[in-house]
Amino acid sequence: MTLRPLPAPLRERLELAVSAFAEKGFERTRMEDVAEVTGIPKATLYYHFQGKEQILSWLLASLLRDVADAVTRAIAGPGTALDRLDAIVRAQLEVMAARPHACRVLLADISRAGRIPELAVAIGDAFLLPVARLLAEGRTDGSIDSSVDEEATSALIYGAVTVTGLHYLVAHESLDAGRVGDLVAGLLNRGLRAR
Amino acid sequence: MTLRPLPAPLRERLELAVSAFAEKGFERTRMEDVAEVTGIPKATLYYHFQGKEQILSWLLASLLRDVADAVTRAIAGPGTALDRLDAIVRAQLEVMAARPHACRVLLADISRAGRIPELAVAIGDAFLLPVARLLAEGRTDGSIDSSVDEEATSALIYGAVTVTGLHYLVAHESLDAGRVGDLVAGLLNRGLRAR
DNA sequence: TTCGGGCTGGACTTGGGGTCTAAACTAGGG
DNA sequence: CCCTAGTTTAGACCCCAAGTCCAGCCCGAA
Repeated sequence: MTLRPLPAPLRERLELAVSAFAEKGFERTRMEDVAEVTGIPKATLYYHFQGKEQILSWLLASLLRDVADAVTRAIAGPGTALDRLDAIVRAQLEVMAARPHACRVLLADISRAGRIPELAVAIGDAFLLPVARLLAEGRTDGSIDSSVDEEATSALIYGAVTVTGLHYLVAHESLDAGRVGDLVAGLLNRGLRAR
Repeated sequence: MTLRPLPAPLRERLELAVSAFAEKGFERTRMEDVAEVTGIPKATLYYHFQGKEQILSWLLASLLRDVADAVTRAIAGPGTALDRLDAIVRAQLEVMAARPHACRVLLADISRAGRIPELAVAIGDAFLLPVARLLAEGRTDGSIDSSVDEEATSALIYGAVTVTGLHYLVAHESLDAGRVGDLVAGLLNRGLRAR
């Protein structure tokens, strides 16, 4: 990502760039804007990063680390695979509620994510793979219907959670992770559990 | 959208720009590339459109018209609301399978869609609103669980269908609308039907 | 044949991403 | 205290691609 490790003070101030991207959109945000809002001069930014896109992907990677952590914790919890899937959904929504700007930017820029291999991989590692594994586990422990297809279903869950959360972030500028979590997790639970 | 109505021959050739956008991404595609691949000279493009973004939104609007039509047809079909929801899901996946490039571009550029009001509205009209209405209908006719929230659920369905379809388009470069439709529609059906 | 509108080539402007340089400013090691 | 290596920064600069302009072309209608 970055060649040199990024000094802590810079790391924090860079986070301010997220809201700029979220507000005006990535391409409408000039490097000078980033410099201004973070207080980090342009030349310094270019000293640490290869370009604007890399700054974006650094920021998004940090969000994905949060998601991955939350998902990992949820998976490590108690209960059947289906229970833990429930927990994953809620965990992801909580991260979204906690970092709305970053989420909007991430979702808004899947395109770039698709073209930046590291990010595609990060999404996979943070969500799709763990969920796919959990689905397989659920078929074994009997909590999840044996006919589910891991690949399609993990993508489906990701889409359902993500787009629903995003919808509230965009349309209402607020996301009640508890309430939306009940709705989404409930529907998925009924759709997935063993019959 | 366009000030002047766009002549038919141009309309067809413009469609070729979609694959360019899908391959290289929107911002990496120069106007000259668009001119080259469509055979429409740059000056002519600017004669008809206000800019690159407007060309994109024109193309996406045409896709959304297809989606809206397919959804409308599915809704007009026979059966309970739940049955027709099933049909909507399959219809959307068929459109995605039929126009993979356009879909990838559309999904890739939700950000822009979010910032181009007409597109946000078009997505809402093409999918979210009809589905929300159908959900309400389903609660009335007793085929859909009475506790579903229309707003959250229509977003959820949109996300589930769309992201699953996109996943196959991106990861496998092909989408078997029938098979994926069975999976997605099945899960949603079990998740939504009255208990 | 002339008029008017769609169309086009090609030169031009401009904005912003990215580069370069050279001068500070550190921090550690001797 | 100085030397060196790594940071940080201002400011000038380059360059590409979006978008503008305009003169002229083509063609159908009057």
